[in-house]
Amino acid sequence: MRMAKGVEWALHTLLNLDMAGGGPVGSSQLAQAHGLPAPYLNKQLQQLSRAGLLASTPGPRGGFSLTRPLDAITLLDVVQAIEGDADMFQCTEIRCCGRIGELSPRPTGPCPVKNAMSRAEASWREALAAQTLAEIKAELDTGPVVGEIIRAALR
Amino acid sequence: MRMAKGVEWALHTLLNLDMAGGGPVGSSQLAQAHGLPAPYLNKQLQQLSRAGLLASTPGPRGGFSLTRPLDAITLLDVVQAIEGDADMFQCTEIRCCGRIGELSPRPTGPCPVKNAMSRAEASWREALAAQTLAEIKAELDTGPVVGEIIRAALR
DNA sequence: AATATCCAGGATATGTAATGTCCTGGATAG
DNA sequence: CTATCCAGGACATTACATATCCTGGATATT
Repeated sequence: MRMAKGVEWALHTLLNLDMAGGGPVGSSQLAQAHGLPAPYLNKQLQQLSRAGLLASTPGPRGGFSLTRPLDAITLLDVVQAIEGDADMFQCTEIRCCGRIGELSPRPTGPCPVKNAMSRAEASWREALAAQTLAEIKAELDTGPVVGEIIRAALR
Repeated sequence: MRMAKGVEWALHTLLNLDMAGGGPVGSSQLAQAHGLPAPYLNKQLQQLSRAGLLASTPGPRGGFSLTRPLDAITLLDVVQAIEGDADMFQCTEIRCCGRIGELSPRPTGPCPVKNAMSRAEASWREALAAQTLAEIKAELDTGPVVGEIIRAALR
């Protein structure tokens, strides 16, 4: 149950794009910034684009840019864009299989085991939705010197 | 980011063991109860055993039995026994790689991105720890008829 | 004591999803 | 017209969950 690395890549990339100042930045520059494989990062950026978090500009001087400020992007937005919105606990209804499934009457309501796991996942998603990228940015060092370094690294 | 099926298997199996009445039940019987592959379920049961949730009895008439009542087993206990206790978001410190890593001074504190994801995971684990198997059992139909069926299926 | 039954655990496939690469096509600035 | 960039499909690689098998140890029964 490991989360895709793409989530980490996307979060740092979105933060970098905010530092970049608004103009489009190419996927190669964004990949070089953290030593990531450019073609694969590009696929993650496409997913962020489809999710509406990024806008893509084709052609020379093109690239990706944020569509809204960091305080309007939650961790849940990014996780769902990269990982999708499928539950991590997937009920396969084993209660209906095997001897118990054959001997018991078909259950009526939803599976209580599934319900319990879903409640816990809901807490996780709420916590993800409660944190914005702006709050994360505030926690990391964003002095003027660092800002200039990041802009230089994205050149 | 899909959870292992073993978690679902373990949860239903623990509930079945409670219905069985205390005596050891063989892994073959537990597997047949839900049509699961016996050798692989056995491995999951070994993990539950190592985690202290189950006791195993070798020899004829042996098998697995609960070590404590369902109200002393939380969802977190089961998830950690099967999945381990590694975080789902694994920080690979990409902030230290690539151009940004080379141009920036080495960061001092822990990664804020990692911190934010960890906070959300903590909410999930708290929610898992707040639900016991006894509460799940209360949600499913455990009339005397169903109880007898399950005991018969485990024979 | 001998035997049958059960778990423990290592070694080894198999399948599936994440990861990574490549290529073609379309859009756009210069 | 050309160079640069994204879009997206196809494919290779890797990692991990899933599944199977086999040997050994423990124990109840005969």
